[in-house]
Amino acid sequence: MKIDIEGNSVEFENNLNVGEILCKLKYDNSVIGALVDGELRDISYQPKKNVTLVPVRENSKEGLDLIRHTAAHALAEAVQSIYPNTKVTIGPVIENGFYYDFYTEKNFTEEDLELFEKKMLEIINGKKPIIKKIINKNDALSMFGKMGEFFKEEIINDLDDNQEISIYSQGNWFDLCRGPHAPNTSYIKAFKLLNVAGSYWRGDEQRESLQRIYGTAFFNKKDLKKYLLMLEEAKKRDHRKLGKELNLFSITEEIGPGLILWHPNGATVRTIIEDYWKNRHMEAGYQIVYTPHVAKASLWETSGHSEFYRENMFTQMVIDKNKYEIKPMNCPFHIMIYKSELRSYKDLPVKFAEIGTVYRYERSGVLHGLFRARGFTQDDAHIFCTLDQIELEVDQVIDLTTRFLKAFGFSDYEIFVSTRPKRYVGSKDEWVQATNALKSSLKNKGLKFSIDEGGGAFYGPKIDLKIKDVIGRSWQCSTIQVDFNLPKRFDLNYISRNNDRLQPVMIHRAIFGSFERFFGILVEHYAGAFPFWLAPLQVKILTVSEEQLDYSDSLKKELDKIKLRVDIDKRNEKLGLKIREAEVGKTPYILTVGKSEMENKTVNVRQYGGKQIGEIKFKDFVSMMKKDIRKGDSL
RNA sequence: GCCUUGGUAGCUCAGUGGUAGAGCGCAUCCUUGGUAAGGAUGAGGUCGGCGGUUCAACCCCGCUCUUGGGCUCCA
Repeated sequence: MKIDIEGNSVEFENNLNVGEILCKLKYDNSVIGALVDGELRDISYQPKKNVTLVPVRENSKEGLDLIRHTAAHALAEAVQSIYPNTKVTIGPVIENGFYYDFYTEKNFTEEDLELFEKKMLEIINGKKPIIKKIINKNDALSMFGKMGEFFKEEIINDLDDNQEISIYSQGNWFDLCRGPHAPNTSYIKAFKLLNVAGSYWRGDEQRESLQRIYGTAFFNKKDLKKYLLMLEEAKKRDHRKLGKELNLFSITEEIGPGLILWHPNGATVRTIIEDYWKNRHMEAGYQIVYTPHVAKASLWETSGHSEFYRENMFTQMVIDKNKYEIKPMNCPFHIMIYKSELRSYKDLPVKFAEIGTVYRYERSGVLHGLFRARGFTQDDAHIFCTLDQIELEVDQVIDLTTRFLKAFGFSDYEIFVSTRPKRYVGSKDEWVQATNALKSSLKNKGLKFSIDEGGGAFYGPKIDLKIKDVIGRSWQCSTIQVDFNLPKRFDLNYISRNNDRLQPVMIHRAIFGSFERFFGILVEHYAGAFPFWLAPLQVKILTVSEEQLDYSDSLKKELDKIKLRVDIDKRNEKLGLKIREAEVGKTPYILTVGKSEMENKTVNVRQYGGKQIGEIKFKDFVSMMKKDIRKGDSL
């Protein structure tokens, strides 16, 4: 048997397992598994034919998967040893760790997690070898049947008859498991159980409800610590917490869940974003429109929302015997504006843009601050164009999108192109042309993208953009969707060069997705310390004593003239306190004025974060500010 | 929606079967201070809402509203 390994091709006798092969090649035991023809395998895996073997060492992505899977088993053993009536279900590896779902009467608490951790530590320190055993279906069924592990029985029953069934044991404890695992428990050098949550067997709310324990594991304490710090950092940046602290927005019981009050500070930021948005869109040839928040039910029947989007729509209302719906989307309105006059091919593309507030019924459990609300405002636009114009239009949308993202501090993103699903409208040719247009726009710009095969909506292919924030989390915001469906439903047309009536294509697109969500992301991205052009309050003037009240007023007056957002802290408080509060409020520039500044016509400048610029002439500060304002404009 | 967790002053949170506390904030006063919290006094709560158990409920029970964590990344 021939094994290709790290550039060498070596002949071996048959019936050797990966570990034995590696041993003969003098690999040490930092190798804990292997990619065999690209598939992650145990060290005990026995290749049946010539294969390519890539050793998986500690501290690799695959290595982490191995120990996390093993950690999940350690957790399951710990839980069953402490609460023997608990039934196990599944315990997979996930992006940043693992979880295990249990079926039990007991409600796991924080204290339980500590108990489990202690027990896990014993198991791990026991350095128990992990042994894989292949068994036949009948044995598997009777084995797990006897143990009363009925979820495992169900899994086994669902397996194909010819599928290999394996169990993995660590000491006396074992689990039905596909593997792969680390060679023994001691490779888990650092782990932590994070939280308990509810879940359902197979994600089905009709089935048994389970308790899920989330955890994570690493090869060393340092990595674990780093990860836990990241979680803490994320907690510190939580927009709901900062929203309260910085007085940006609120959600109150009196008004209702998922409905947002934008307080003056938040609204200031939003206004700046909206102004920026409108200006850039008008420059890019969009026409700004406004549309109502409700419309007759018949409009939504034509659009298909009543049928396909019903479960996300609020309850219908009846006005003067006519049925009305609150809008979950803006598209039908933009379509009606398109239809308000006869369009010529010379008019295309027509681009309508709206900062349009929509209302969607979201299940109560999924609401989450600004990220998932029931009333939110889309930065919506619809481009009506011909099939041939798609590429150029998408090109421009991408330019606009990347410019926006850069302006708001996001330069890292992933792009996905979703193609034709099984169920679709339009012709195959149209799909091919539109999909190719999307791809070639991206290619021409040298932007990398992945294909989500069959992931498109039934009405057309799309491009989705996921941005990465400063602590490495991804957020889906921008989307560009081609639509063959609505033009058909609304019988849209334009007069062609040959005087025919032809149907335009629609492109739905949003850059932020929603202002609420994007604002929430911004808050977390900047940890509440907005860049100068977005900061609700840009400059705070602090008086040292009462003597500077008039001087501070005169400064504010000058700064108002150049449209800065300025406040004076005139309170009868010590300077230290004023500084502290200005810093806590994350104000970009803090101007301290005392006796000396007043006499010299200067200000003492401190930037957010404690950076001292020192005492400078006030007129120099003004010209410095003028430059900073222009910076915002040029984004 | 379902599982689970919390709901006490504007905010952050203690607390007990015998009708409530701290810090911050707020008001008033003293202090006129120089780069991350000066001091004093005071106001402020039907302990989420409704119902029940009890001599007595913020506390126990039921319902309801609401917050947070989650609800296939598959043995």
